[in-house]
Amino acid sequence: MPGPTTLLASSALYEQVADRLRQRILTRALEPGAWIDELKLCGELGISRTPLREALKVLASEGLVTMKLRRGAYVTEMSERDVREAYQLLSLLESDAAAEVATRATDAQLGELGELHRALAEALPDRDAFFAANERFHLRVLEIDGNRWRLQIVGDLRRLMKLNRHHSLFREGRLAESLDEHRAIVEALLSRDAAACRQLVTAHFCNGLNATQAAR
Amino acid sequence: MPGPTTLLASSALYEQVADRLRQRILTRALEPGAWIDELKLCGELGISRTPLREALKVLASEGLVTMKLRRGAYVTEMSERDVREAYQLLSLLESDAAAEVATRATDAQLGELGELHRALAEALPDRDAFFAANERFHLRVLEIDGNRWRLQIVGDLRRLMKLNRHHSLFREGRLAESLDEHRAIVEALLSRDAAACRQLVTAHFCNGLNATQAAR
DNA sequence: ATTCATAATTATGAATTCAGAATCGCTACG
DNA sequence: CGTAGCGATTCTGAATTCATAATTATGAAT
Repeated sequence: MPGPTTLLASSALYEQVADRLRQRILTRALEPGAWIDELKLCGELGISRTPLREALKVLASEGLVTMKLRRGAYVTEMSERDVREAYQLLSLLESDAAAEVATRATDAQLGELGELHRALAEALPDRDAFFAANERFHLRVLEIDGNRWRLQIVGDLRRLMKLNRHHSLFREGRLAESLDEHRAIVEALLSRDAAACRQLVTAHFCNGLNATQAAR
Repeated sequence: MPGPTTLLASSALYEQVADRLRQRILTRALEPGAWIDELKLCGELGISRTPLREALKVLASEGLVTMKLRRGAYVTEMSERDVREAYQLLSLLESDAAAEVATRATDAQLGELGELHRALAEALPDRDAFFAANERFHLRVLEIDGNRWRLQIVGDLRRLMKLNRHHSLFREGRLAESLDEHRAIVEALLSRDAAACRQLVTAHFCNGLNATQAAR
């Protein structure tokens, strides 16, 4: 069947395939530890093995899948230690970004972060909405910082964290706590207190890690 | 010619190709900005396009090459800003690692770092030897810290830095300064003063960046 | 002479084919 | 009954082939 839906592809096929694979992995349609059946996936995606295998190489360097010579690829399993180490780096990178933003953001940008915080508060009873708003806030801080490498690394690490089943299992009341911590962070940002920002974000992450660990 | 040197490959061909491409890029056999001629490279490496293209995908996610749809791949050019941002992250990640090591390394491990510092001092008149010893020292700190994600990220960032022509162009006397800073860092490590470690390594990197910028 | 249109060439993207390793299942033997 | 050896099958790794977009070269018209 050598004639797919060719109509002017805007991105490379292997990129599209990589995106769809990431989705399947993060939604656990493909579970950690599961071997990837190339032929089956090719059939489901309607492509040949070449772009699929290229996409797998990309996901492998992101850490989402692991390749074994002559055995193929499987979805990466994050050990307890892997999660802790990734979390430590996220804490470090994001607290530093917040400190940078406190120092260098424009007033308009700080105002925008205040808006995002407000949205976070309004999302509160809804768990999923809260997580989404939370992610938008953290992402926006990184975007304002503007360090492209940090943005990419944090993106990769956050994605990796989602391989962990318990990444969003917070104990009761953690969401309200988290919102409180965010409020303190926003205040420190608005008063341009970089040191306080760094400290508060670090603490925020530390609490987050403890909360997920407590949920096991 | 369907019979290469098959004798029991220990790693995937695309990995070997990626290694050789990294070499060529870092030695500037392939210069930043240069387009990669797939057929030509395949000829030189004695392989087909498939493993080469897989290797290019890996290098692209490391940032060493950039892929343009329907145009192919070229060696990434690091802007002034890219270099500065990568350097900031290296500073952050390595200073934090040093602080961790000061807190948690065994006495034997700290002793080992003392040894590596001694080797650094002995390398001193020789520029290349000094850089090599310097890299061994920094790498060992990361290995002792033991955070696999940090090790990988710092490795990627350091490689990226080497795309910059001026990454090792220090002004006269910078090497001796650098050695001095290292001595202070080792002292802080041995006295297990994490805060001092963080501060000294940060300053060490800051001086390094200024030195390279001054060399332009 | 310069520039625009069009044909020829080249190179990339993706599918297909081929070679060989790993796995599965059967049988035979302890 | 379990296990070791051997053959068939399946799957991965890599080369090759095919389709098509991009580039270059050619030539005509202003």
